[in-house]
Amino acid sequence: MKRRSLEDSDCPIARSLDRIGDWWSLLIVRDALLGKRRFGDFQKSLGLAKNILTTRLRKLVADGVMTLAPASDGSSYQEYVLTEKGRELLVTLVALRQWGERHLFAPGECDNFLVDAEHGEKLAPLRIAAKDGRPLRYDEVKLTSRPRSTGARRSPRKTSH
Amino acid sequence: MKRRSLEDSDCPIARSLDRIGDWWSLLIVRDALLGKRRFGDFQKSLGLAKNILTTRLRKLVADGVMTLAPASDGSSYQEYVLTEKGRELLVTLVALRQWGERHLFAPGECDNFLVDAEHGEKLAPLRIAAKDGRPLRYDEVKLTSRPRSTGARRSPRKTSH
DNA sequence: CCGTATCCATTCCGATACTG
DNA sequence: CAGTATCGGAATGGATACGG
Repeated sequence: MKRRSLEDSDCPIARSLDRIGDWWSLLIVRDALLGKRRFGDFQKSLGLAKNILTTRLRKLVADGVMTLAPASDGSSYQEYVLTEKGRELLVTLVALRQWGERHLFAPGECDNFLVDAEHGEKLAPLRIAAKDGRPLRYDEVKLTSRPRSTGARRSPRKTSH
Repeated sequence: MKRRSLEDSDCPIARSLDRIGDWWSLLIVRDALLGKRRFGDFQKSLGLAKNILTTRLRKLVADGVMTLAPASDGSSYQEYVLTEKGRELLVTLVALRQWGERHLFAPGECDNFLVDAEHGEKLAPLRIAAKDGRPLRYDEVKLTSRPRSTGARRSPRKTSH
């Protein structure tokens, strides 16, 4: 059985992971958010084999996370730039980064930070909040599933988590 | 060359991905946050082979994301429960989920949501904010790296992204 | 019910060589 | 510089059988 029964999972988390849950893709997006655009930039930065980078970039483009654009300098090559969809992964990356800073580094060990460009201060920690803005703890969050919209069109499904 | 030169990467994102960047781990954490604790629960829910689940759970425990606890019911088995470190992955999961809901589902297709347990309303979208709370767009965020703390102890490094 | 051990197929990845 | 082509080794994943 193939592992990718998940690309159409009902769970948005699973679907997201199907797109960018692999090891390299998020790092490519990270670099792209920091301004990298060229094949060679990604390759040097990540140190991965070129053929793999090729397949990853292709998948990101196919999934609408990046687009090919004409080179910004004179050169005749193309550049890989994030789409709006891709740029919105920044939230996920910030979440990963903040978790890592908090739990995967010794105090004072981490020497690089995401900052507010204007004031140069570290970002505020991401907060999970209710609609009205009230912060929520993990145990104040629940999963609900709305019954499948219109009559019995599809075969029954389990809830998706 | 092995791919895991990243477990000690200077970049918190890379380190985080080294711990939970694999495909199954985050889904296990997801289920755990929703209350699942037993080996069999995870296995049924995720539909993965038992040996793989074993290795994943072991790694999560080794990394301090989960702990083994005595069974809450009478049984003699152990249960896997999240540590505080593990629970804090909720933010990352919410980020992935919101991205997926926004970009990977047709309008109205997604039928399950994370809600505020008290009022049953969808969570507010996560916002990236400066220290003072001001919301930031992706291009108002910058990476800085502080020079390595004390004198030239280590060999020079590139900035880590 | 909770795993461990084994086997096999597939995939992934890195290295290298090659093209425009 | 920006890829493509190919190769071999390693890791991954699923199925199954087995043991506590």
